[in-house]
Amino acid sequence: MLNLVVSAMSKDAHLRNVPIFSDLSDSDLKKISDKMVSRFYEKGKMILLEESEGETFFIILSGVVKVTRLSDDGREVILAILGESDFFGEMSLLDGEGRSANIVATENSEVVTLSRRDFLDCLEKYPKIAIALLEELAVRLRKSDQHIESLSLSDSEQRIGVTLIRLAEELGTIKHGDVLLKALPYQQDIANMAGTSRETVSRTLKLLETKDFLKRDGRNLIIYNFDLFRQTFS
Amino acid sequence: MLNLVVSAMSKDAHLRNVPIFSDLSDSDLKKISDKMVSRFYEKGKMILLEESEGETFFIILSGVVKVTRLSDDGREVILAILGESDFFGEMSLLDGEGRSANIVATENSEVVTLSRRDFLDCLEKYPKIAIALLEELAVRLRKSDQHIESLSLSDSEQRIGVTLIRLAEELGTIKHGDVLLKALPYQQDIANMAGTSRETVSRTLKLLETKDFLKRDGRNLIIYNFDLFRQTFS
DNA sequence: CCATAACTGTGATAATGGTCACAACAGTTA
DNA sequence: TAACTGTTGTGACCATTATCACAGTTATGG
Repeated sequence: MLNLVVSAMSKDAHLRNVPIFSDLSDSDLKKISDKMVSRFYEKGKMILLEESEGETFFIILSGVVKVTRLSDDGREVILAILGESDFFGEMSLLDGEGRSANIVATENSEVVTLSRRDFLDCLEKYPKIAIALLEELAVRLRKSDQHIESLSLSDSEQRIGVTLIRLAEELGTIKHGDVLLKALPYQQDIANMAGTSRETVSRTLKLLETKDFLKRDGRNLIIYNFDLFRQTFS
Repeated sequence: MLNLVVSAMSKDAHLRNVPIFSDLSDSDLKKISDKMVSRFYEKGKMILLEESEGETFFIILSGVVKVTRLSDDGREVILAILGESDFFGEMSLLDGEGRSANIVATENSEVVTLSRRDFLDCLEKYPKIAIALLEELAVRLRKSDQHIESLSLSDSEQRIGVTLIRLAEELGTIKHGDVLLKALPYQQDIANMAGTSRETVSRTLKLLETKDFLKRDGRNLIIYNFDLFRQTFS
C-alpha cells in the first residue's frame, strides 16, 4: 500500500523529466498523466513483440529495457538500451506500421502507458509535444547514424568501445571524470549491441582493462577518464 | 529562359509529391512554395558539410544525392541515397545540433530550400506538416534499424543484397515483377552503403548474376523477380 | 579521337574475428 | 552443502573478407 502511494506521488515528477513533456504546464501534465496506466514488468519479461500491432505508447518510470530485433535464425540485435524517462512505442503509432522491434525488460521495470487515441490527441492538442517529439526522433536518428557508422567502419575493439560509451551515457553515473556502470549488461547483450560475438567481448574487455581504460568488479564497471575514452573510441 | 519557366511551373507539382506536404490545400502549398529558393548542384558537388551549422531545409526536385559520414581516416559510410521528392536538412533544424552528415550530389540535382525560420514557422502554422514529418522520421528510423540489423547479422552477400533492395526501392522502376535500376551507383558507393569493400561488391554482383538473381548491362541493372529477391535477402 | 582518368575484374595473401569446446566461476534453490 | 543453471574466460581452428597489386574496361575532356 505504501508502495502504491509512493508510486502515485512520484509519477508526475517522473513525467516532468521526460523530454517531450518538459514544456508543459503542471495542469496540462496532470491531465495527461491522469490518462496513463501504470504497469510493472519483471526482469526478462517481454513488453512488446515484433510484428504485433502497435497500440500503446510507453514511458519508463524506472528500470531498464532493451530494444531488439531477431533474425530468422534467432540471433538478436540490440538497437538500443533505454532507461528512466525514456519512452518507446511511438513509431507504430506515428506511421501505422506494425511494431518494428521487441522490447524486453532487462531489469525490473515500472512503466506508464498511453493509448493510441490519447497519444495522438496529445499531439494535436499540444503542438509543443509534437515539436519536442520531432526533436527527440531527430536525436535518435543521429544515434542510429552513429551506430551505422560504427558497425560499418570499425574493428571489434572500437565497436565495443562505442558500445560502452552508449551504455555509459544511458545508464552510467559520472564521478569526477570517471563513469560508473552498475549492473553492466551481460557480455552476450554487449555483443548483440556491438555486432560481435560474446567471446570477443570477453577478450576485449580484458584487453581494455590491461590498457587501463577501465576496471571491472563483478557486475560493475568503471571507465576511467571518460572524455579520453570517448575521444579514443568515437 | 525556357528552363526557368519550366522549372517554375513544375515546382508546385513536385512539392505535391513530397510526403510532408501532401495534406495541404493548393493555396497553402503555394504560400510555402513562394518562400522557397531553387538551387542546382552538379554531379559530385557537396551540398552540405558535416559539422557545419544547419540553417536550411532542402527538398529534391530532381536528381540523386547521397547522405554520408566520414571517419577520421577518410573512409566514407553512406547512410542513405535520396532521390526525387525526398528531403534533408531537417535534423539540425529540429534539435539544434550541427549537421550530422554530408550530402553530396551523385547526379546533377535540382533542389528547393526553405530557411530555418520559414521551416519552423511551417511546423507551427500547419500542425499537419509536423505530424506528417513525425511519420516520415518514424519511417526513417525503421530503415535505420533495418540497416543496423543487416550490418550486425549478415555476411557480405546478404548485405549487398539488402543494399540493392534499398537502391531499388529508392531509385528503381518496376516492370512486371522485375526492377530496373538505371544509373546504378558505382561499386565503391555500393560498398560504402553495405559496409564492405569495393572488390567484394564486384565479386558478389558477379555471383548474383550467375545465380540469375540479376543482370547487368553497363550502368543498368535488372533485378529479376523482385519479390523473391526481397524475400531472399531480407 | 586520343590521352587520361575513373571505374571494374580478379588472383594471391593475410588477418580479423566467429565458432566450437570446455573449464572456471557465480548465483540460486532444494 | 550439493546440484544446477547461467555467465565468463580461454585456447584452437578456420572461414570470411579486407587488402594489395595490377590488368582490363569504360567514360571524359581537350
